[in-house]
Amino acid sequence: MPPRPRAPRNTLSRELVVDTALRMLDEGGIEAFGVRALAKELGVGPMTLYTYFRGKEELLDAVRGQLLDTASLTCLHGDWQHRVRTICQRLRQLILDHPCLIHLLSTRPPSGRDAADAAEALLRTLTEAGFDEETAARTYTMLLGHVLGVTSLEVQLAAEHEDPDRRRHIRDTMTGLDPKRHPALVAHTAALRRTAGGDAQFEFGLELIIAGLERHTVLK
Amino acid sequence: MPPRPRAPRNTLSRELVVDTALRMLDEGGIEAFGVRALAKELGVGPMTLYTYFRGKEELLDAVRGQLLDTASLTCLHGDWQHRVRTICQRLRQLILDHPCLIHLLSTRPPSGRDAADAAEALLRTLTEAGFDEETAARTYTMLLGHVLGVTSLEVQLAAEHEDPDRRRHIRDTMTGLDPKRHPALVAHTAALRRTAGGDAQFEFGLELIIAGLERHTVLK
DNA sequence: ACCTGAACACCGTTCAAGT
DNA sequence: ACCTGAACACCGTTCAAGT
Repeated sequence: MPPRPRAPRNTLSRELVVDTALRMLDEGGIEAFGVRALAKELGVGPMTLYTYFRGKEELLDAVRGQLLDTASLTCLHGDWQHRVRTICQRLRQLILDHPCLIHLLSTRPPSGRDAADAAEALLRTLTEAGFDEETAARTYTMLLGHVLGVTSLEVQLAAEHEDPDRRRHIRDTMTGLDPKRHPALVAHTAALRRTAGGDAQFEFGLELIIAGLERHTVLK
Repeated sequence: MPPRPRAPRNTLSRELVVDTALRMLDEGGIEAFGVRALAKELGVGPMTLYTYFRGKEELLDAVRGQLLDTASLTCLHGDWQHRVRTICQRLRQLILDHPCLIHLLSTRPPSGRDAADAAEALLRTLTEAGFDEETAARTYTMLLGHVLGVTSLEVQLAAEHEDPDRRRHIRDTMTGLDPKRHPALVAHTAALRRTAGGDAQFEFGLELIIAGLERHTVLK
């Protein structure tokens, strides 16, 4: 990254800082990101950023908020199964597009405000489908945790797949397993590698949950 | 923490270093943990630790491995529903006992080796219950992601609950929601706060998944 | 092998100051 | 208000050296 030419005076703004931070996070990941590096990218001293943000934490919060606000995480047409499916898929896609979100969300959980549109759509959908208040709330929390967890796993596995050192390491540990102690695990090594990650794995889990929810509605 | 009296020569070991690191992580969390602080706690110069570990990352990996190896994440009695339930609950409990695990697991996903006993028990259980290889593998991955995600959310919410500043902040943002734009979310605020976290929330999700799996078996 | 202090190349942030 | 350089109190780690 060439250190940008110094920005002319008064061209900096909260928005520009956040956008640049997001771009750096998308390109280099959370490890490569720092206040100093961001300042250099903007052609500015590190302290300049403190005019717009109280500190690094507040800056990252702003990035997170921007990602969640900009995204369209709603779906209010079709039956409730379709809505739930679509909203969850959109949240997953947002994370796949911006893997830094995992870190930003796991440092501090999404408060109501952050993903308000998704929460609204899900809660309204579930209520209209006939779930009582408490079940709707529980289902919302469960779905959120599920999508974050499964997608997080997916992103990490993809990242490991990139690093040749790690790939070899995983290979070695898997082949080093004792077939006497872990016969089922050894037998499933290929299946695990074959199925891990991807749309199919995500949708498998999602459909399983929807199937469970359907049984809930039938029991009413 | 009083800086321990210098350890007598040759009393240090990989094991002691890992145990002390784990204790510090349990007490102060991942943010308070550092190579220098750990060394001080052991009454030793920071560089001493590099005799036992290549670096911080390898050290944290060892802590993670110890936690997962020591824990009993198996259950091979009762019907498959009971086994799945028990294994998932044990993994959750391990994370609740050692919240640092979330960070240790989200930096790098559990490879086969790490939670081999849990994987073995789950895969064997699912296979014996009649699921084919691919479905068993997918279910394993899905359950792992689910437990990690939901429990991670739970731990974070609990942590936020501790911090009075954050509590007030959440309160403010929730009450600041526009009832026109987010009527369902506003209506569910109380239910969300009432149900969030705890055994009940976790088991709600788990039973939902098990119900979905049962439908899978019925369809066969 | 085990352990050391000094030093290096970084962090995020405080401070006093300049426009 | 916007922006600055110098400095502070930290990091994890390399290095050359000591037992």
